[in-house]
Amino acid sequence: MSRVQRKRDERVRRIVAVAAEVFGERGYEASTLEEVAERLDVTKGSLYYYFAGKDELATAAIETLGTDWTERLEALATSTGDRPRDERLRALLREHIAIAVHEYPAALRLFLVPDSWPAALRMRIRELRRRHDLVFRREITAGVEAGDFAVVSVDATLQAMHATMSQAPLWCAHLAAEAREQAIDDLADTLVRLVSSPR
Amino acid sequence: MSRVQRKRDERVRRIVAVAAEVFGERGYEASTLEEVAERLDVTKGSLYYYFAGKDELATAAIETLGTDWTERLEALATSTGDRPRDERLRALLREHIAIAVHEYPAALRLFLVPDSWPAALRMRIRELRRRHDLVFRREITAGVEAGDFAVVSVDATLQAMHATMSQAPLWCAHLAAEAREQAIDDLADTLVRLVSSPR
DNA sequence: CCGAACTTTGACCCAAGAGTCAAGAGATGA
DNA sequence: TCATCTCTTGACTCTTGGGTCAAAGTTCGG
Repeated sequence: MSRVQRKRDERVRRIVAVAAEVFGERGYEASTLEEVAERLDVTKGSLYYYFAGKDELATAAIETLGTDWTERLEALATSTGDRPRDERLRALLREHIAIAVHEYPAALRLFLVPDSWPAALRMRIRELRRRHDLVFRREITAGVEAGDFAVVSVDATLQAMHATMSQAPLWCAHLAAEAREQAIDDLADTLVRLVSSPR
Repeated sequence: MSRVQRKRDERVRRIVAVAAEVFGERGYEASTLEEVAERLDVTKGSLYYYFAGKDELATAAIETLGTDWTERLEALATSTGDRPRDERLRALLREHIAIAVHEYPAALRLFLVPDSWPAALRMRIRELRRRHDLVFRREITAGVEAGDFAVVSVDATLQAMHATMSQAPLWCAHLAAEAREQAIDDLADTLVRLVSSPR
């Protein structure tokens, strides 16, 4: 790959990262290309050299963010060693929430639907979410089949976990640093109880 | 109150209801007064006779919706009779989710922060949420003190419940009618496990 | 150092949507 | 029926923000 090509890629990556930030903070409608450009110390027109328009930029932002995010979770799942199922699930939940809170503080807002994303984007978001859920779904069903876990319904359990995780960054944003770490632990511990057999 | 006065109030109520619908469906930014007016079979200008502007209308919508919603939950809490604590909590959760899904399908979107509501509104939203949480907080702490419930952290538990409930309408929207009822039950059953002592 | 390819700029266009208002249409009540 | 008060209209302005583009600036290989 030529030097020029590489530079371009780097540029694109940077733009997408900043765009993801803005879209994450403001939602689709309230984000302006002007602001994205400003944060990059560039003018709006320049963005159009790389992207056809707002939609395309938003798509790229979601695509990248969502993929990074999901791949990271999948990697986590394979790298987390063998241990009692509940401990394993807890570790996964904890790490996952921690990553969300620390590294993608605004990212998950992209995955809350209420904002009116363009229709094409919404489908892509749903797809990413499915892949994302799959990691936890596997853990849960395996645990249930082995008799280590008991759930009312796998779907409802996933739904509850997903909802909680996706709103965690919002909640934790208010808290001071130490309280935040505590909150992450608490959330993970709390969510594990969803799969443990009741007394 | 004069006949005229009453008519005006009725008019205002109607406007606010429709506005809440639109804001709920589209979010703040993507909603237009034009659309609100259209659904009312009126022109935009007419709205300005009753409200100073978009912000004020949105505030009124959130205020009304949030208050109705919260009062309804509070009423539910006092009307739900004495029974074992977990059954009581389950009933509350179930009813609450059911109301959300059936009667305010879009309403809770108003209470998800990601959309950029005007700053003044956000505070009001937070306040309503606090009042809203209080109902469940009371149930939980009472249960914990009595030794019937065990939680990792009351705050984390509330957070998980709130997140799940607030996203329930979105989830249930995809489902067919019977599946929806089942989903509501499952969610309630699932959430109750958050407070039951683990094995 | 030159020319070609790549990149950025800023002025510009345009549509959408918030907000205004004078004029008129309805109600109301004496 | 007239006078007044209430309400609605639709045409208007103004701002914002997406999108375009020719011209200027930058980079790079030869």
